[in-house]
Amino acid sequence: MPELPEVETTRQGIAPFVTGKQVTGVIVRRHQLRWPIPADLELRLSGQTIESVRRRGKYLLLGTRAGTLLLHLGMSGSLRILTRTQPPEPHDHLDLIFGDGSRLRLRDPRRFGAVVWAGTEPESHKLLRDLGPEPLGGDFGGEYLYHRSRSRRIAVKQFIMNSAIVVGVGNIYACESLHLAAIHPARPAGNISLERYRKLARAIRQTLQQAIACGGTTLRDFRDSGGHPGYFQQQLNVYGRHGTPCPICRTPIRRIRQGQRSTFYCGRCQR
DNA sequence: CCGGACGCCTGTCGGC
DNA sequence: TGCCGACAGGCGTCCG
Repeated sequence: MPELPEVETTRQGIAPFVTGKQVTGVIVRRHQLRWPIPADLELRLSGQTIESVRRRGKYLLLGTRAGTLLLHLGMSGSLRILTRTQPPEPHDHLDLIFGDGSRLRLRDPRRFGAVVWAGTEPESHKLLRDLGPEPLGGDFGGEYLYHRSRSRRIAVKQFIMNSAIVVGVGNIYACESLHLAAIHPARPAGNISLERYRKLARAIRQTLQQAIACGGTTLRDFRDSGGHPGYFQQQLNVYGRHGTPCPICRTPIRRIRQGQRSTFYCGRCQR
């Protein structure tokens, strides 16, 4: 589930139910996610009020006076708000219990997600410190990508998926953005002109924004017990469409491997 | 510094 | 029907 749009949708979805709530209890059913959930989590959070729900890249930040809790959803994580008792299912690893009896519940079958205590200056935490700019923020753009890519021989797709360059561009949106910008995914990042990086930056912003705008459906999902696949499937032009005609030129979409990930692209449109 | 590979996990799907 | 391998939306870490 979690690409940037889905994390942002999750943030927007839980914020009204979590902001201003006092944490009165923590239940950890499975300590070992990507890293162990801190053993003293309940000690740190109990009695604290959630003052803010922010996002940095694909990390969610629950801010309290005592410090900030980082949540990462990995490949398969999701959060839901419970307003009445619901028995936990096998992959429901963590509940934060609030003073009004509601709960925030983390589910993550593959356990690539993470729950980390970041202290009172989360931006200087190791996991956040070296992250690149937000793609929807003012520090990101064609000039920035051009500047950072000089003398880099790495493929442009892997370049834009590097969170030290720009956060939040996962496999799906990397493929989609490169198609929209008509850039071949294997092209060395350092060989791309400023003009084309301007186009790519616009494409990245556009695909992410459009997906966030569609996120309303997911917002309903994670509060129901449902949890079905996703809103974005309909509007993908290349991702997962190996063998089907390119929507621009009708040439069959190709699939290659880049750094152990699948890449989908049009060999005619993207050069 | 850079780039490539690895490993952490479970669930699903297609082919035989 | 059942089994098996391939593959899946991420990313920190290690190694050359």
